[in-house]
Amino acid sequence: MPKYNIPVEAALEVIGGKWKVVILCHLIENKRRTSELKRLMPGITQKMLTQQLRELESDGVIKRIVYNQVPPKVEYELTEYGWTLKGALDMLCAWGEQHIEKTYPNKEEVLLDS
Amino acid sequence: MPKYNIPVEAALEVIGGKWKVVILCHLIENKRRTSELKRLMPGITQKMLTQQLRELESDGVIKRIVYNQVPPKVEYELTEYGWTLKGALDMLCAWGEQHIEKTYPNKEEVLLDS
DNA sequence: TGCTATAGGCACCTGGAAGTAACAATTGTA
DNA sequence: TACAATTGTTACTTCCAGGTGCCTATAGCA
Repeated sequence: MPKYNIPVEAALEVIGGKWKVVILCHLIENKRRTSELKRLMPGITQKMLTQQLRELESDGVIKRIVYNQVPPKVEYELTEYGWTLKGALDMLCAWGEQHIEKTYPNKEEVLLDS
Repeated sequence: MPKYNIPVEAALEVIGGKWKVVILCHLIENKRRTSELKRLMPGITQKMLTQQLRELESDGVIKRIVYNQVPPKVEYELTEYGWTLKGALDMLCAWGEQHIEKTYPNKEEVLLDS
């Protein structure tokens, strides 16, 4: 049984860490295959991706869909509960965008894909 | 010069880590003295508190107000720029609250202060 | 026969985030 | 004289999130 001093800690327990917010932002745009996520997040390793996806799944915010075919195909998408995070995630993304613009006026220099 | 694959990473660079979101949530409610923050966050150490406050300050989201008196008095409050985070932080806090209610129906068991 | 693509498991290791503990500085006060 | 209160610094240490590398299974194809 966890103990929180302030409710927001419960949110951080679910979406905290280096990768989960990024994963969820990608899943807001679209459901994604494992290999897609890896491509979208060049810095993540297979192990971390799997691990973070497992944790998000066991927290009930994403769902894993396995297609029985070879080579394997697995898709991840937000659950209904996961969609309740959309508001917070969207605002975080928007803030990140304008923070880049404010901090680096020519943002091409810091945005890798785009 | 940092490199981001997705804009939200810029937000995580500012409010990521174990403590910053919690600190900011407390500063949304009120400006706070150092000792108040320590009391509100029983788990944090003096060193981590100072360190996180310094980083938030150099990112321009909080401001440090020193009163020339002994013993020292220092207050921290959000800057105008820091207030642009309010939307995202509020939604995160709200999500945390309802996540606790959903996960632990009698939330008294997991909420320490309140 | 060997290579590809896909998703993932597992053992081990490391870097840096976070924690610990001691110290400084100043003034009032018991 | 010694301690309290407040904020902060510094050196040292610990620990685990995250990284590395190697392994599995399966079917198709050159």
